[in-house]
Amino acid sequence: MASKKREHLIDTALELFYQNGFHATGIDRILEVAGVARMTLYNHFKSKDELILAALRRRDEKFRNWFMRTVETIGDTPDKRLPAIFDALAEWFNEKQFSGCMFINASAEFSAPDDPIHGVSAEHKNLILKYITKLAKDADLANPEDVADSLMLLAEGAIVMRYVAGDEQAASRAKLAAEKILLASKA
Amino acid sequence: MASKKREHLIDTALELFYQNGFHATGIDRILEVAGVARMTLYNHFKSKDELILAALRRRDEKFRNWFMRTVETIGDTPDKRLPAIFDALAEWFNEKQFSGCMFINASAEFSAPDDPIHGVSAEHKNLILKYITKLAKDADLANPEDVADSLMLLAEGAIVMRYVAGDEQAASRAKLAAEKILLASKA
DNA sequence: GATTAGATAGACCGATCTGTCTATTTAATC
DNA sequence: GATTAAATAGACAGATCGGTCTATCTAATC
Repeated sequence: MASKKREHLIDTALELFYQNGFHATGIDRILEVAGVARMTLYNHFKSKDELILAALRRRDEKFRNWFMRTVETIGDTPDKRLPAIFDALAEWFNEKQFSGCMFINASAEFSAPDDPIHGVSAEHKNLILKYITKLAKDADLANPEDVADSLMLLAEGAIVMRYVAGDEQAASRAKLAAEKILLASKA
Repeated sequence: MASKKREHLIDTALELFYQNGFHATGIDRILEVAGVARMTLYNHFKSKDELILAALRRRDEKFRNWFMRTVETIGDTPDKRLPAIFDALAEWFNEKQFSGCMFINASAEFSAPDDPIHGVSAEHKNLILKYITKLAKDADLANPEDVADSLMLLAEGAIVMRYVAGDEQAASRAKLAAEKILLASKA
């Protein structure tokens, strides 16, 4: 079934949470922007936390789809895909609505490691790492896991430097570092 | 003068904001923990935002002092200091109260780039980068700025992977990657 | 001992928060 | 046209939010 109202609430919440934060975004604001009645929200979600979880799960799904598609479009052969990660990041960073990584932001607001919201964020990072590891294996590198770990760190570091410090060259700097790692891994 | 009450309020706020977040920490809670009257806070700070700024400035000062001291203790010669960055991170990550980077967390909650709180966070990251660049120059590397950029990205990535994904090996993984970068930079 | 500055407790404000409830309306199915 | 389920507006609750104000008290200085 997947009620249209429910879908629309998730999309609206996703947008507002991403742009303005979780605690800073009230239920009333979400209802106002979505144009939906209060009880419609509480019929579909038990609480605000449940709505946050739904929004994060949608974000994970949408972001990883976009990311994998973009990496594999820019990198048309297996050995071009690891560097293409950073071209994809550069695209993301240039989006007008870029507000950092929603999962880093979520972990910042829900700090308890056993909070389900923190858990979904951890899972997202692990799925991204898994994808990068797969790319590294497809590229026939000697030590794919280590290279993937390194590139993951560079990618996350780039997100932070772009968002927190406002460094517009963060993605290309990370790409340079990644190329050094890759070169060392082939030798 | 630097009133004792004022100092104590900043320290208490720093602790609570770091552990529980900024929006999630109310004025009442800070007053309760600090054991200070409401008007004492508002005599020293115009608003909650001003208190947040004071707490972040103190955190920047304390953290960078600790970081530089630790790096230079572990790395007793100039060429050992860049790798020592990641040993210092490992120490930090193992602290019982570790809750990620307070400035990344602050940027997550105050997303507008022109928000003073976001500005203080950007400044903190730039000061850390500046320090790493100084270390790279002292180590007589061919391209100290590039190496510093790379190591900064690895360090920030490690913070994210440790805090968001719970990876307890994040610091040592970052150190491995950094050593590859450093090796490539000496050849 | 009088003066002064800083800190106190606590009432109070208006706004906002998440979540509940009711009574009504809409719209699709039979 | 009757039935049924979903969505509506809006009142309401109880708590908490940041911030102001007052009246009292403490402690140091002169």
